[in-house]
Amino acid sequence: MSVSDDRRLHVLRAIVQDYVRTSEPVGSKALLERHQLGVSAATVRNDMAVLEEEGLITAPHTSAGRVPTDAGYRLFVDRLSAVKPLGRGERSAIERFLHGAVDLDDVVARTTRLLSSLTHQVAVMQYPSLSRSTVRHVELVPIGGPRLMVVLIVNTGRVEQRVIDTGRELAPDADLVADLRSRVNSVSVGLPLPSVPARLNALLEDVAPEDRHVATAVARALADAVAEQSEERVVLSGTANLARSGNDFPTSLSSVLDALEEHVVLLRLMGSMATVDGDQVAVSIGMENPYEPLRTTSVVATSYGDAGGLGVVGPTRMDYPQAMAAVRAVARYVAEILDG
Amino acid sequence: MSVSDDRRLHVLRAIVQDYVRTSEPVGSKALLERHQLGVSAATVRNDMAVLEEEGLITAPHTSAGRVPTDAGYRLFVDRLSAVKPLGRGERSAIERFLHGAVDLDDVVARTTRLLSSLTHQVAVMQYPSLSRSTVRHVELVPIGGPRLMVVLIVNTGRVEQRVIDTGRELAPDADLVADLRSRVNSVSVGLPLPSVPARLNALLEDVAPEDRHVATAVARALADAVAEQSEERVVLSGTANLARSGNDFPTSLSSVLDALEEHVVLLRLMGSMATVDGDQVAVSIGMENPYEPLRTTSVVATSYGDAGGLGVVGPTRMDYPQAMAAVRAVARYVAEILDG
DNA sequence: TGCTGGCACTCCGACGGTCTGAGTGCCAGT
DNA sequence: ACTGGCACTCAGACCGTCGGAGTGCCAGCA
Repeated sequence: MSVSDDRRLHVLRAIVQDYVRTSEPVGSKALLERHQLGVSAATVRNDMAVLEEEGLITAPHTSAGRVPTDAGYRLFVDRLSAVKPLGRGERSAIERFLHGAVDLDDVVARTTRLLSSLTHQVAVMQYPSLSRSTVRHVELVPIGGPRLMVVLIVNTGRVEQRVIDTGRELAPDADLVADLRSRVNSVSVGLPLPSVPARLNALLEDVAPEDRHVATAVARALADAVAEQSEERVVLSGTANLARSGNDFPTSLSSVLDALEEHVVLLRLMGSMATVDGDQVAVSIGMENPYEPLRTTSVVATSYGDAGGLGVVGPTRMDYPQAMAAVRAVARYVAEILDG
Repeated sequence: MSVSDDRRLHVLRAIVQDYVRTSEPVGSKALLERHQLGVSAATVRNDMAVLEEEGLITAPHTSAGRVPTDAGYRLFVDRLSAVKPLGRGERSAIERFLHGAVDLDDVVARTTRLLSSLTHQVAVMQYPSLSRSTVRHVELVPIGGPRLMVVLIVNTGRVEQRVIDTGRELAPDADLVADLRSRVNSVSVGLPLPSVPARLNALLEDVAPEDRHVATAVARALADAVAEQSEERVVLSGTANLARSGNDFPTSLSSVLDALEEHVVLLRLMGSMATVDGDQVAVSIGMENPYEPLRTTSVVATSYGDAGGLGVVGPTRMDYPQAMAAVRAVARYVAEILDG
């Protein structure tokens, strides 16, 4: 019946909330004290039996309270919780903290710190990825003799440079350089990075044969800059929070730490979770995780400004509403800052 | 008497070695089995009593074996151990692994990984510090309108850039820019970074008053690049090893992890330990550490190529000879690679 | 039909006592 | 100066007991 179905969900929600708070299995009596369910302990017990049947909660042993399963958390996240809005204080703290950043590295460092201290979990952030960024400007600078410095400026603030040897003496004000510069910029500015190499190759067709050698070298340098820096990076903060989170990681603590050092894995994880569109915050709970060593953890992540992913990793016993709110708020601010 | 003094030191050495291996307190009998001391258990017991008197070892409780104290490890490191040379295999592994690096970030990342997996401790490495580096080249690039990009290339391979607004329209081939570029380079190339701002200020005197504004902006940008990036960085690897190292960190694990995230502290630590000259590997044991949360750990560190510090952090129960050998060898290779 | 109070049952974890073995300190003998 | 022997200590393992928390089920009630 719908009414009692409803109550059962209330019970599940109460169990999740209490268990997250106390980290102790929660029994029928304890529930009544903290929540106004309007029914007796016996009824709650019946409900719990059903919830257990359905695989949403489980009892560590005969005479202990219940603990949510991964499926229980999943239901809680999907249907029983609203994202907690952050307090004014928290918002202004985020703003203040992030606005102090002086450069991209600093933004990333501050963001992860902030997120880990807001959530008391491990914070993970992907560097703004080149592959989703666009070209802001390309600069070519003769730096003596046949050498040319190629500088690629990306809209996220990253700068890549290469020095190449063109095999031909170049005057600092050579027409060739000025010409190439304006052509390269006109075909690439505003475009996403991955499309750049193709555009440049197309451009080569139009270059006078005697200049083709120089142009090719430039194109290669830019393609190289794009490719090499697509090796993306990821930054962590707050690993100590894992150790602090009590008995949530009986023995697996070190394997979780190991997993977190596998940046390649984290990148893939961020990548897969950041595909969610818009403001969505993705949550992956326990066994849902594709990567085995993280099967004892939950991941709450989102993408920021189309440039990369960011989120937290923690025990499945996590305050999801709070974590989701923090992740979302921080992602918004970061996107804003990177745009500016 | 000198002979028995000698034997007592043998006993101490044996205790340290066994304890490091097994992480169990070592008793008089166990010692006899593993080491040829040529005396009876009773004699060893007497020696141990003296060692305990001297504060070099201690018994966790009445009827357990002995465990080295910080002072015991100190004596062991100073007088009882030789730095274990690495095996051929290890050396070639180091070489192979580090030579695959593609850029500075990669060198640092690979180095810390390598060191943590060689020693099974947490590896720490300071980025090659700007303050001991020299200027390789300075480039000034007009990028449209009054804006000028200032690029600083450092001999360790780092590149810093700033975009400044000069307040004056600049043609791409402006004489002023070319002139400034050559002047700035001539007074700064090859000099250590910290001396650069002063040189530039001196240079300003010689600039025509009408150009002074632009020159000042450039000088400020460079000074800024030097200063801001003297905010040094540090990279860690292998924190999972801490969790693995058994009961060496009863409760303090999370505070140690916290401490390791305080990069400022690590930098100071590296700084203070890297003052040792030449090939020396510095060891700081337990309570010797200046920073409180690291009083339960030992640090083995050295400097590489005058550019920064590098080392490992682990429990005081550490294989010092092995750690020292690994740190020294890795530091040498890194210095070599950064030079090339 | 769904809720409730009551009751018997289970089982974890704390407590206290016992025992054993490893390890010690000391002493008398060589 | 070293050794064998001996009495002593004590942490940790083992064990049975007990209390309490929590459950499942049932009969009764709205």
